[in-house]
Amino acid sequence: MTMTLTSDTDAAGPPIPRDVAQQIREAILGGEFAPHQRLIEADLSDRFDAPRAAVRAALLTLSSEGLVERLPNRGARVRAISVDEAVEIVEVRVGLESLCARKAAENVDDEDIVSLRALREDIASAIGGGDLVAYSRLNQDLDRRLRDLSGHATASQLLERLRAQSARHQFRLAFHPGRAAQSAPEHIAIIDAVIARDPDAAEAATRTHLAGIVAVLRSLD
Amino acid sequence: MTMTLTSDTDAAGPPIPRDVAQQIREAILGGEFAPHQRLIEADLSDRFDAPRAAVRAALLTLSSEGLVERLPNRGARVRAISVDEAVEIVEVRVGLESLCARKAAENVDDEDIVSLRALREDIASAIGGGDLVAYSRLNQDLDRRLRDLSGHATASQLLERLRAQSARHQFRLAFHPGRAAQSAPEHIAIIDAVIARDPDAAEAATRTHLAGIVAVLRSLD
DNA sequence: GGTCACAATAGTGTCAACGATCTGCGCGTG
DNA sequence: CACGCGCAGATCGTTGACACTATTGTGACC
Repeated sequence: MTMTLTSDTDAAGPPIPRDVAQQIREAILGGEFAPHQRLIEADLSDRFDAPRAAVRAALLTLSSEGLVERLPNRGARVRAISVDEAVEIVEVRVGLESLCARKAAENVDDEDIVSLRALREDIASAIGGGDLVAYSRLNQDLDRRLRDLSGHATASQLLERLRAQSARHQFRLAFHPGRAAQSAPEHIAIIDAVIARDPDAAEAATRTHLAGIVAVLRSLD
Repeated sequence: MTMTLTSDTDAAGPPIPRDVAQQIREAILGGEFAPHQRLIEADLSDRFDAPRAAVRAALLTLSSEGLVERLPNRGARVRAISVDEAVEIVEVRVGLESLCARKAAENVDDEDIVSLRALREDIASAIGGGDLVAYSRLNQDLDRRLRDLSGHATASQLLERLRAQSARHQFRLAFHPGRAAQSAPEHIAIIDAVIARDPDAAEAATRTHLAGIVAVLRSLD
């Protein structure tokens, strides 16, 4: 794991010493650190070429974000999100995302609508082509787009945090047989409602969509 | 921790060195630290008789909780929540608390109902007696009670965090003229819905209540 | 052969001192 | 008299060493 580009002593170094927390976050989300894997300060310090105190601070931050858990005197490890928790997270997302969708529908300007139409096409063609990876990525784009359009900083921030926590489950869900075929029209419906500047429809479509996710998650385990 | 019985000669030290973060949190919520007040590590370290590293860790935690903000190289200060932000927070609470109220109505057992009835009486008498401070505290009790009853850890945690952030505004709201007279019946309605084990009514009552809060907040500034 | 005390190891938690960075203020200059 | 410059104080951020706790392995003893 300590692959390292081998001692960045030679010139390389971290060009922009990105925040350690962000690097660890990416490693967790990217699957490099598995659930329950221990995160040893010295190792991380070595790997990211950051002082141990910085690693420590990062772990503290990630801990209160819910991405890692800290066992007293025994260090930190990647937090594993159970299916029950994943369901809870989606239940919370219902409230937050429907709020964002509503606000987004109230806020869109003509320019936004153009780009939403493009996104709609991309989704349709990803589904048509059976490209689940692309579709999964587009879903993420859509979610973020709605968050941005909503202009709701508080909800956005919480959603971003929740998304990180349940990233693993979302990924898994994306490849559930028949899942894409069901969720794609729901996503389209959300986009259409926002394009139509219909807050009620946008909220309703979002609720429907997430209810579907809850159902599938429950059936999974 | 290192403190053994002996070295604590001057008896004054914290008998139980409660988590520094918790102490700072209480100080902020208790109004001892005002918004925008600088929180200097050395001072806190001195005040709470904790090593600076512990204070530092606490500030980091509180920062990602949104209670304090950290300015790079310039330390931390108590974060001020604008009215706009307070509105956003309540908007988010709509989704979360209505979810909790719904779940609470689904979960209550007979014992819970007894204590809810008692709470209902307390609220009624606080209002009858014009005791706004008691009423404000009871509101908080009710909110927490519903969170607990919901059994929804994710929503509860987020709500707790949001409550801390907007504590100052909530407090201010409690003394808004005529506010209690309006909100008390709304609270009673929520309790009644939960007692009646009617999830839909509980959710609706919660939405109504919070919508009222949003309206007042908007009118405030 | 199984179990307990005990020592070795791994890793976190704590600390004091040092270096870096920002702020405010006095001083010189145009 | 206004404005920029630089020094001094305050405070954060970092470092390396050390103390403390949990875990694992080992050997004696039952």
